[in-house]
Amino acid sequence: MPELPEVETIKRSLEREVVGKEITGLELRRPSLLQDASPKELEAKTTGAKIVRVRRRAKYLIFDLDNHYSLILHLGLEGRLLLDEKEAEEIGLVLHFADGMKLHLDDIKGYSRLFLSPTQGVERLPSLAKLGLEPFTPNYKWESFEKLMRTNQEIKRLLLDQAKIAGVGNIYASEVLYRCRIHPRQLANELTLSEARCLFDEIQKIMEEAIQHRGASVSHYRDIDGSKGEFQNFLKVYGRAGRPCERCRTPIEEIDQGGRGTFFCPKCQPLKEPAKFGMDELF
DNA sequence: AGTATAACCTGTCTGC
DNA sequence: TGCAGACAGGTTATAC
Repeated sequence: MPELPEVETIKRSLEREVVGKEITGLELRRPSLLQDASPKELEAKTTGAKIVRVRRRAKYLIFDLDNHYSLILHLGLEGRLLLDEKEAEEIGLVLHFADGMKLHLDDIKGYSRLFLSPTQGVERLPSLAKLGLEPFTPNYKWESFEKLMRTNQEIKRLLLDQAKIAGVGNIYASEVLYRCRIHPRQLANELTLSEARCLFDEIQKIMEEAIQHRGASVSHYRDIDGSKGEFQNFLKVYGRAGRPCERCRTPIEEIDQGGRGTFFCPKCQPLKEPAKFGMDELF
């Protein structure tokens, strides 16, 4: 469920609420949540440890502990972290802190995943190691981005590929393409330089705006205090099939791309035929 | 190698 | 009203 801005919002709240706290107990209610480690090892490495830092890498949260181990959490499609009992269904995981506070991972669907790793080797976890260009990091460079566009892949699918661009999910992919007036089925190597440049800039811009509004609560997403974000109120196409485009009043359309819904304005975002097709017709 | 589908789950909404 | 089927903000193994 959460994309980069939502995870960043949660990360900032966790920095305020749990950094410095000692973990006194842990309930792993859905053991399948845990990857590459045994529940016993998880308990041994977390109980009695203090959280010294919370970080984010793309859509992953990283809790660094004072025993040189880290917990790495991905919230999947609908996972939420909630402090104390507020709305929490206590499915997944509960962390108990020395001051009596509890942090619940509430994830009915069960797509969340938890990893345990030495802090030193976190970035070598396969899931993290393969992540691509990430907004707000030094590797988010135009020269690298431009190279990513040299492929025959549909641009919307490419934006969702975490190995290429990390942190963009299904909401922001549609929104960014709308901002840049690019059809989601346009092939990446058919984009003009200025279209690609627009994507590069707008990806980071929209995420900045979304973070300022504490994420988009389209359905399930909540901050750790249970509060909704506000950015859903600023979405132009996602979830708006049939409603008029704010720019031209044409009804927003929804199409399927690789099993994911894509929303776009058919008039503002026309599919452009590659130049070579036009040439062929001349002969 | 690089890209497209299927699968993982459960709750909720839609259409017949 | 009831129920079958589709769909959900993600990632991954598997199949071309």
